Amino acid sequence: MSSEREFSDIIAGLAKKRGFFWGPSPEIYGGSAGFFDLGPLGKLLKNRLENAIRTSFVRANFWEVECPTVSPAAVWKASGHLDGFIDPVTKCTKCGQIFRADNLIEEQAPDTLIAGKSVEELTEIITKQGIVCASCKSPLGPVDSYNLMMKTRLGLDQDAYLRPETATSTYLLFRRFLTFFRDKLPMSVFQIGKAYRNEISPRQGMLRLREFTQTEGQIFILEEDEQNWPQFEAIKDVELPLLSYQAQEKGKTDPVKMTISDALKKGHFQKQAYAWCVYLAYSIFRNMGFSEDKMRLRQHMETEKAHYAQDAWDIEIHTDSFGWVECCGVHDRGNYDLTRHQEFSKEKLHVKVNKQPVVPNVLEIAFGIERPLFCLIDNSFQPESEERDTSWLRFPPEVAPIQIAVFPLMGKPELRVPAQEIFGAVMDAGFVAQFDVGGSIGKRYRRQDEVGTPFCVTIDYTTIEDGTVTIRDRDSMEQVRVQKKELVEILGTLIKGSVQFESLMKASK
RNA sequence: GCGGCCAUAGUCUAGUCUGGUUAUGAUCCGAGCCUUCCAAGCUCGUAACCCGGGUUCGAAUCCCGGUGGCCGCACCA
Repeated sequence: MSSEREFSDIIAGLAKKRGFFWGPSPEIYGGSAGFFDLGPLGKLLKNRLENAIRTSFVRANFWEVECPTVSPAAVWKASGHLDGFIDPVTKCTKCGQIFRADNLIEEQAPDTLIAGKSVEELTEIITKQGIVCASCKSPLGPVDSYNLMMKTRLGLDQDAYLRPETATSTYLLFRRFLTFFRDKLPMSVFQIGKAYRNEISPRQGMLRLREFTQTEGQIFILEEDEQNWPQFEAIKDVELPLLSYQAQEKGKTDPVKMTISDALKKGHFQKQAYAWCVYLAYSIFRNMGFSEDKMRLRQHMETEKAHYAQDAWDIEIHTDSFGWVECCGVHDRGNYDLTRHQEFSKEKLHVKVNKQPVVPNVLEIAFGIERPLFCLIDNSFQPESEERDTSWLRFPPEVAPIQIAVFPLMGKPELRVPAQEIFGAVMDAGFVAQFDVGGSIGKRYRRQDEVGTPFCVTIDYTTIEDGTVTIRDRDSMEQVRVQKKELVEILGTLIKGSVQFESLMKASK
């Protein structure tokens, strides 16, 4: 391997070769940027991440729902995405470069009011103020709007859009949730599903997609409960790696470890319930297998906040491919969404508090799954070394796509037949396992290392004599000999992490 | 979207400037032999000029368009 190749290329090459992800899709027609196919191992890995997410949310008392990915235009008018999700753009009449109209006006005529202006009004401002192309100073064309939502049609003539986030489709169910939760707030729900954004020019492979899988947890909560969150007590002393906006203004990039209650005292978080959401998001990422030293929580600067956000912190993962990657947003959306949908739909989206109608607030945890998927492969990657002449993936055993590989030491029938029996038992126990007889034993270990299989079971001549098999550990390349009949149970504890391989070795000596 | 560079087996690559045999090499992959634990070896085999059009007797090679990639600008609610 030549060292000058970019790290992200190495990851993409490995992903292609071993069936994690392929693209851009559809490859045989040349591909469209922003679309990828998941191969067998990528899909397995994604399922494991989704399971980790589900388990985490369910334990935190969230209930999963699923909504359509297409909604009529009225929904997106109300949510603000039809107007707020657009960029006003203008094209230079001479050199053809495209600019954000609002940015150009702000730069060249800073005193002009542009908030809420229509494209026609922006065009007028450009003409009157003499705004010109930033690169060649030529006149600009009329302002057009570019919407990042993908448009489609229902029936003959009803405009509709593919959802750019799952959150909005969840909010539309508010009244149904009230019934389900027997009118008791807070109500916690989450959704895992596809969302679509028509990015102008997606780059960086799996990190900016036009179609991706979003996970979004929502808590509907009354303002008075946000400062008095029952689950807060249990987590207040947990330390989180925080990078506040103040620290960023000072040019800092390293997070500071701080307990959650200290962060509240210092004003980094405003509300207990929001702080708990940040903690929950962080713990979901820990459960997906990310290590503490690759993560930081970064607060949004005032200028980065979305149209609905009151406060926003991101989880960022450090990668060797792209540096810090934004992977998850925790948003205090206030009551913006429900208020808007109440106004536009004319349906009552409030609860009664002291006989007064109150629109609850929403706290949200939102992330795409493809980004963590890529980041986990990136973080797990171990380059070839003197010990191993292929690269390998150090997935945490719980999320590794293939959990177990079973080999006869050699392809001879007297080993192959018992090996196949053991393979069958491992599959019956519910593991995702692979049987391999091709090539030398060393080569087969390498093949499994390359896709991150944590444990290999090998059947040798001793197996025939005394009924033991060996378990080989990916990380240490050490082996331990166990009885056949204990194998499945031991593998289970190793993969769950309730027993470490090292202690198993000590016990067997 | 704009500008610059680029596109050859699954992967990496030679050949393109200067058009002309059966498109180079490695690796991977498959079959077989051998092999009692970390890429051994040997034999055989599969597999490629991004797509479309043009110039030409003849195009991987030259020209145009498209698609995709990288870098810069813009964009990333």
